[in-house]
Amino acid sequence: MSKEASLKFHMNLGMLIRSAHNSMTGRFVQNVLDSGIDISMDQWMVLGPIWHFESPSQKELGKICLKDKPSITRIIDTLEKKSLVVRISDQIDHRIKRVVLTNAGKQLFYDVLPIMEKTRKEARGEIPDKEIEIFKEVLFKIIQNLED
Amino acid sequence: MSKEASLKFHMNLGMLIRSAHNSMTGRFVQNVLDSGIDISMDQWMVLGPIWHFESPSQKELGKICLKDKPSITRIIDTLEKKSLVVRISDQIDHRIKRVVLTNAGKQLFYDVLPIMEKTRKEARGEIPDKEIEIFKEVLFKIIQNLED
DNA sequence: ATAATATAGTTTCATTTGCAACTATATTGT
DNA sequence: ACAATATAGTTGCAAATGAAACTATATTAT
Repeated sequence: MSKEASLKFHMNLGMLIRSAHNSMTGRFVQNVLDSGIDISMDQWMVLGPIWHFESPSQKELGKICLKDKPSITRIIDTLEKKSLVVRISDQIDHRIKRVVLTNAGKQLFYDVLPIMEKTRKEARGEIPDKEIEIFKEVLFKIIQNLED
Repeated sequence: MSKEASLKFHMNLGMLIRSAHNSMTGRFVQNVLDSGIDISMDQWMVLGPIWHFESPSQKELGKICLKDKPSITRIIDTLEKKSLVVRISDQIDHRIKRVVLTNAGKQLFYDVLPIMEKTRKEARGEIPDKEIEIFKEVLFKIIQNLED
């Protein structure tokens, strides 16, 4: 293997993706911090889907947020302590707990949305829509290719 | 904000990138495991650059691998215990420790390379070169846009 | 030359994460 | 109906992570 090939190896897709993801997460956390809102990346990653899916079960949340069961349990614990969500036992299947936003939770969601949008704009900069489209498609394809 | 807009929010760049990265890392770890080689993702992320840069300092490794000083210290500790690398004090600046591969380390590097390549192929599948090119460019741009 | 500051790496400690065991409820097969 | 199995969520524990303090060496300013 040549040195050049090796260089490509270091700057491979994995590293690039990791780096971009790091940057985006970091900027979002920074922007949230600057605006004085008290919520972590993980909490936000869970709060958003709760808003969208109205009253998802914790299992569903796990799938959506790419997190395992214990992680979801702990994040919901935290959000519940902050009075942003409440757990409600499913009426039919008592094993299932559905999570819903409180009014405070909804308010926080709406407060964070513009910060989300600001971060998105900062990340995208002047990248043409067409390129972003292809970019997303490639991400989808990679995810599909690696599904077992 | 409409429900549709919210859906886009969930499937935003951050989530997609995270998901793709998870998949790629997971597949690599699986492939390495299947081949019976005993090395973790983190260890590999450090071992590769040591090979490429011949005898990088730990600080340099940190920058290359996107890891902080303590992480590098610990990973090098592990690699040294496995006799894959050795630390050598810089002759001029005694604060600096350079890391070099042992023969066993080089051997392991060459053993993992094809697994790396296999994983890369699996991830790329039939995605056209042109799209991959744009994909990488977008990643670079995002990273640049978010540099402070 | 000496004191003050800066840098590379290590260690420590508190927090987070990830896996496996556990509890409670539901479903399936006999 | 009952035992066996499966599922949702929680808990506990070991390992990984991250921030700050610490050590050793080097550089800069007086």
